[in-house]
Amino acid sequence: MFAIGEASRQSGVGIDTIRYYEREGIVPKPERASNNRRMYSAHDVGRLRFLRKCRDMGFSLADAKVLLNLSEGDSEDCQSVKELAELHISNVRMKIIELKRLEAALNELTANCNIGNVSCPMLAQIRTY
Amino acid sequence: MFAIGEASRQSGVGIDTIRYYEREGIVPKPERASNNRRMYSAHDVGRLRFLRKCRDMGFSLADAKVLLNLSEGDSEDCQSVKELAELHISNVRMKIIELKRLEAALNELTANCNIGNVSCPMLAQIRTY
DNA sequence: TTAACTTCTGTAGCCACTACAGGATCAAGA
DNA sequence: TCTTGATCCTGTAGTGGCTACAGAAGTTAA
Repeated sequence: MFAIGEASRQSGVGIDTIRYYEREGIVPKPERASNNRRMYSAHDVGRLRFLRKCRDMGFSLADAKVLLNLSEGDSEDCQSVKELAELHISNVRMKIIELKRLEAALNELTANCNIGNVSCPMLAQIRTY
Repeated sequence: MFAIGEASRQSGVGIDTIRYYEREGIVPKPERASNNRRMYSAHDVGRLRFLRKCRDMGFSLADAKVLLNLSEGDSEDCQSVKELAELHISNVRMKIIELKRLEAALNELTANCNIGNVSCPMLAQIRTY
């Protein structure tokens, strides 16, 4: 059993974030030692690591919770997992497209930018769009 | 002079957002009519439109404010504008790279996803990373 | 006159943390 | 034993950039 600091180190989830997950009901309340300190089992730490991986993948915390529950359930509903993941992938793809469009627009905007101008062509551009 | 609803329609900035910008000091407090309603000049509306364009470009509100001030200043400091814009562009590029990496990881993760499995390979993957 | 619309102020919620304050407890060294 | 520093506790507030109310007041059109 580990104290919260060790659980944080092993899972890569910040101490405050662990307590936040507990408050929000993302993870079950851990056991407490006699001095009221939280004590985490290896399984608890695994849960935290799972959540961190989901978050690193860009899943929302709500989705991460769903995936965690699916992962801990009796039968892993692969269909639900797939749907969740594919929706997420398509969101990521849309964001990439948006950002590329944005990058192009910004490139165009700064193309005429020359140092030393009194009147900035970029600002003029934004004003007159 | 326009009421806030008309200013919102003309600028594309939501009514609540206009009031929020006022509270935050992003735009100066507008005149008030005798009935205490905000009245916006064409210039005020132009400011809002400018801000909306900056936000559409993905600039933070703080940056948008800086750009607006540069735009309204006596001499437009093109150098500052350029720096701000290029920093922003590089941030956008970094985000694109990150998202592409994410997309690849998600693709790999769901590659083995077949409907009907009792044990989900994607969840197994997240657990054992 | 009635109804629908608009505006006002103030406050709270969203997401996912993050950062305190102020106190208690613990472990290790002098 | 004392001290120092690390760790932990609870509770609260802040971040960004809105967005969504509630409840009241005023305006406009039929």
